[in-house]
Amino acid sequence: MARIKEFDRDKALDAAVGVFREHGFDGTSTEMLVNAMKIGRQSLYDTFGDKWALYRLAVERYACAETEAHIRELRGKERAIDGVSAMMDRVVAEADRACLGVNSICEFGQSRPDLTEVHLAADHRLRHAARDCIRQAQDAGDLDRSASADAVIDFLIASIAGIRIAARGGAGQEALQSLERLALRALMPR
Amino acid sequence: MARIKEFDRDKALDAAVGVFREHGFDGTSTEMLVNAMKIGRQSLYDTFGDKWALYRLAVERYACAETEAHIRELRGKERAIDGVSAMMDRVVAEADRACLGVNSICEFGQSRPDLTEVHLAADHRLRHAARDCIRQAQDAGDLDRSASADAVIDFLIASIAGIRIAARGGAGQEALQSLERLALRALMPR
DNA sequence: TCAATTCTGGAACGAACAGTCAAGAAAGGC
DNA sequence: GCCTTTCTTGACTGTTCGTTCCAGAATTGA
Repeated sequence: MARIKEFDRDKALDAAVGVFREHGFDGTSTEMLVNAMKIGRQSLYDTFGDKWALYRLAVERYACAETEAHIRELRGKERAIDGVSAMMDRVVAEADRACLGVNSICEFGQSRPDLTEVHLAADHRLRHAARDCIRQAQDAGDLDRSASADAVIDFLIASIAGIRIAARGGAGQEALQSLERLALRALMPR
Repeated sequence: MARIKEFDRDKALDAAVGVFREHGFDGTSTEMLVNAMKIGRQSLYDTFGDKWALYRLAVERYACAETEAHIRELRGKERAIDGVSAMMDRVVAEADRACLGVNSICEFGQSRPDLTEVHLAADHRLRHAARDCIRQAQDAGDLDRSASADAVIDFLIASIAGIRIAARGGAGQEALQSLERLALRALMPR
């Protein structure tokens, strides 16, 4: 048995995320993985189990990082509504790289319970953190009150997915910014 | 050479669409295809070329059918704005089945020009048909005028993608209806 | 320095894959 | 009847896949 060190493990996992987000699970071969991760084939299997376990880990790692980035933006501003805008701004700015979360849901839907679990956990964490922010913005009169905080979060998440798909389909930055503007417009008070 | 008849060809193509939309290109084997299409392996290759050509044809057929369904709903109502709602209603109602367009863009992005071509053609047709409808609704005062017709269409398409991803991720009908309501809210005049 | 551990590269495995071949069944025209 | 064409069937090819095995290089710890 051979296991690579914690530090290299995380770096290798990041490399795996990079391959999977671009090519999906079925579109990625173990050879692409060992090349990108710069470790031997044997180390890959000893450290991560098999390809599916590595994929699940990669999705989990990506989801954690992405969720934390969302939350950081949400909480980074004085006014809560500015946090919402900042979160969407970041999504638009980084939309040129494929989203592993969207890809993973597209590729497998609900067919792999262990994968669904990962998605649900990330969704739960983001939802929990965003709820406060949304309510705060609603109380400040910056966000419409006719929709519940959860409905607002669902809409933001769906809008993020829509923006990322548009980007993957070839839309430019201006088009994505327009999508963001319209999405936020849905949440403005009348 | 053996080529199956036109009628059976279309039925077989529909079956292929059903498999591809659920499992993607890489997740679909030729055996799954011949089983679903109920034709011999040889007939498949003689009639459609290879797996990729069949996939491209399936995406094209799906895109055509979906675009026409959108346009039918758009034009089916007295008031243009009701057409927009009807289009979104249909998307929500049928969101339990995966969308081959979204899947295809997710899986391949812009990496296959011949596939991108198919998407662009469908986008162009829908955009052309929807523009009139949007402008009509704007003139009737049922749709906000601050966004251009093209921006509105882009937003509707992105919202449709967002709704479909949400559904693929497990969202129920009420959640999808809520997404639709909020998306349409973005386009309402203030 | 020596020995144990950790990692690499290459070879090899069976399985599954896309695609081909060839033989025969079914159908159609004469 | 018979011959030609159209389709089905199942076996087959070469390739690629995920995974394992193994020998040796590199690294580590004492």
